[in-house]
Amino acid sequence: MLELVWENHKQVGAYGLLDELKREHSSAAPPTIYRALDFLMEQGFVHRIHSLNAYVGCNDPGHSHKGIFLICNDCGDALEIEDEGVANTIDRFASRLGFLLTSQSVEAAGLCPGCQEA
Amino acid sequence: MLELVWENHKQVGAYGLLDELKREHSSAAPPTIYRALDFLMEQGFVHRIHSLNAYVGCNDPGHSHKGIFLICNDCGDALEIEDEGVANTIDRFASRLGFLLTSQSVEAAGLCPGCQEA
DNA sequence: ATTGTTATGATATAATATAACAATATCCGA
DNA sequence: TCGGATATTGTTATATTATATCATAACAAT
Repeated sequence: MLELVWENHKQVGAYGLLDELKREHSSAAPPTIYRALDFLMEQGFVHRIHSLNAYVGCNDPGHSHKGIFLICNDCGDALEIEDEGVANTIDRFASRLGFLLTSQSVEAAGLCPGCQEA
Repeated sequence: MLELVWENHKQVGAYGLLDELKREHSSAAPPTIYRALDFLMEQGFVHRIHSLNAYVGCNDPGHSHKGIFLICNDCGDALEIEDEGVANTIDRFASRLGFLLTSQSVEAAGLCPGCQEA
């Protein structure tokens, strides 16, 4: 259904998606979007960027889901890095402290190479 | 002014704080809280937990601000870990890719030791 | 005294997310 | 096939989080 919207790797707000969706499916309402996002996140097609309350498509649904996001404050591009190292470090801290983890979120923001010139 | 509210290390929503503040200072409104939070965050007395849209006090304003948060989904406790390793890893990735970082957010959620028993 | 600057006060509204319930579809056994 | 349970989708309303905007206060500099 919504997979068409995932064809850029910018982050998008839920209500931005809603507007796009309304153009072809005018009855769309917030729950429509959030249900779709929940589903796509479960399947791994989409990640959530907590620090922006936004969402970003993921090319490789099969991957580890322990990535790092580098987000450009200017153009909104979200670069997903696959790296187990950070995730493992966090896991080690957690288990040393007796913490049982269920999710991780590693996000960093700044300016991408392209936007630094401006 | 608000430092009294920072005496637990649970995370708190902005509107929870607002309610507390209203009890003694009834004219408080959302901007009051957000201005106070912005100030306290600049000074390093408070951190924001992006994945919960909540805030948490920080004991040590002088520290590096590159900590990791372990958040308990049950009791809301937020444990701040000082570790440069993860931050440095992220910095390395960023500079290899030409990304100029301005902020980092490393958060993990799960159950703290106490809450696992329930 | 007048202006400028910075902080605070107050109202309204934007942006994000979920609750609650109605309508419809889907499946399955009698 | 029909009835009825269950699940999915649609719709309205509302909760939650955050900011914009405009007004006023306080106080320093000219």
